[in-house]
Amino acid sequence: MGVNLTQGAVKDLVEGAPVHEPVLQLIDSLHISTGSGTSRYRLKMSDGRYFWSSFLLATQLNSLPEKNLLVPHCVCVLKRTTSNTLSDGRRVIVVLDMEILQSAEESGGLIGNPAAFKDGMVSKPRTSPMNSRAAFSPRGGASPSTFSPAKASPSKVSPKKASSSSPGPSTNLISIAQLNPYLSKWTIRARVMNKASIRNWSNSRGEGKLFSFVVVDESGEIKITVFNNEVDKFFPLVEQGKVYYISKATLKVANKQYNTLNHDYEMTLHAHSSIVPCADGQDIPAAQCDFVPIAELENRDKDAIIDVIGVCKTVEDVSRITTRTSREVSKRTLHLIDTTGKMVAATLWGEEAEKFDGSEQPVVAIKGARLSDFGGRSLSTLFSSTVMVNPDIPEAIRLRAWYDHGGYAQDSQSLSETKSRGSGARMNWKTLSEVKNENFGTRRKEADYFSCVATLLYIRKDSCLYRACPSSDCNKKVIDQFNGWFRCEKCNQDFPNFEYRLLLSANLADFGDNQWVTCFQETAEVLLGHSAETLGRLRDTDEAAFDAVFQKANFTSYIFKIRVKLETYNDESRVKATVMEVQPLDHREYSRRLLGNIRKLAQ
DNA sequence: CCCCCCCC
Repeated sequence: MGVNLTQGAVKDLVEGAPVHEPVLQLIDSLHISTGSGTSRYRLKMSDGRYFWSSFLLATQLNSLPEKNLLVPHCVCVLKRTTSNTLSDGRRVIVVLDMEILQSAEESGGLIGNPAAFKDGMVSKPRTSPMNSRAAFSPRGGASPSTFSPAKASPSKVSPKKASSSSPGPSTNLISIAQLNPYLSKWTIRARVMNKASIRNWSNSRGEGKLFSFVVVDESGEIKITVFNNEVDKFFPLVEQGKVYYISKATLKVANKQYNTLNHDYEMTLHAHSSIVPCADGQDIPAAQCDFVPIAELENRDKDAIIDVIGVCKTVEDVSRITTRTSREVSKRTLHLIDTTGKMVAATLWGEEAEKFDGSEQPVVAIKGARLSDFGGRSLSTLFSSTVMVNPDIPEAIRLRAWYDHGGYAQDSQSLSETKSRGSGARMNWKTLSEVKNENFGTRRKEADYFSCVATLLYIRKDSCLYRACPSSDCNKKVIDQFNGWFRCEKCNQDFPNFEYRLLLSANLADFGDNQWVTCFQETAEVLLGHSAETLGRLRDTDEAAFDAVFQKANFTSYIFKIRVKLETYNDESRVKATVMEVQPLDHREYSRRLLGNIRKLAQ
């Protein structure tokens, strides 16, 4: 097949070193589910290990017959991989490129016969993968897909653990990843995360009450729901963060529309289910997080469920809002920063919002936050999110140290455009026609300011440069004495020299209107791309080149901050627009703002 | 058997 493949290197992948050469892997099954905007897929490898991804490479998806299906027994090539370290020291494999070679039908005798790999397909076996830790970027760069191995290591539960506490051992102690509806007797030993409060429901099928929680072990996590009578029995027993033996519950296929956990099934407790506290559960991990650097959120898809950690630099007051279904709920927005120099807004809800104390800039980790594109990029917690304040994990300790040793002084740029903060904050965005229709500059004594995205159409060349007084901050036009001296009336002084200064009259346009504006020195130099000094000399020496500068400046778009003021000269009043600031146009940011405007109009 | 995930 023309490519050198490495076989048997998945162990190396999982143990940690990046692999830069293709690895041939037998995929036992490929499960793709696409729901609520995000796609996830799970690769079960021939050695029983799982890889997870919440991304799909479009080309691979297109090569498959349909979505939402199990594709059993594929052969794939993991082409380029790198790895990353999680908070607990585990390695995460990041697959940068992958190719599905054969589906089940095509693979014939290959499946289930790993020897076939060795003999036929592997042209150049190698056992040790790559070395160079230095060569890989921990940030993962532009990795199109991130696989988190769920480390499905089938029941690494030691016999000692199994017999250490009361009940479970009589039945088969298995890991969460192994749970499926076809097992008859099993017990898991797992930690309770994310215990929800009791809710009531009422619909056409009846009414009742329920609560749910998530349990985790080293292999993965699964959701457990408890209804009606069982609520009374189990709600007081199940405590957040504690470890239990759980057995005799019903497993059913997880509804991926509502369940973002990496498990195919979810659990329901019934009258005979057993939950027994486990006294020595220290070895059972808390939920695993795969933190996304804040700057990286910019590149993630809307609605992605992500884990994030940052220092809560500022916190907004809690407020009450009314939902579409006229329910009242509290909300509070935090602004998180990390070492990437970016900030993101994260909104907490309900009691969590009310109780949150951000007064001492705590480190906040959120597992399972949803990324929204509101105001650019922002985060919101879901019922399934876990918010941890100053968690006892290495990332939090690192962030604390970073923040306390100077990070606090860093000017973090927010991915979330909010009304109340930052430079993006007091942007008074207008279109040029709005400025006219709203009579900017004439409404009150003071000047009006607005920002717009506009294109430079034309700059008047005549009288764009003048000879100015060389004394600092004067800028007054000097009078040529024609004796080698230049007189400044304002300073009442003659100078042997002068400084060129720019005073442009330019025409700006957006899609609906145009506007003549004045640009002084600094903004004019930005638009023309040359200093006044250079342009002054050019005008006197090379008129063609001088003209070319003006030609080149045309038809470029910028963000202009403009002051509009009514000015009176000789009894004649007219509105004058002056450019105060010129900024390059960030098309991505601009598009987001336009999308935001469309959304607002749709509401 | 639920399935709410909110607001600007």
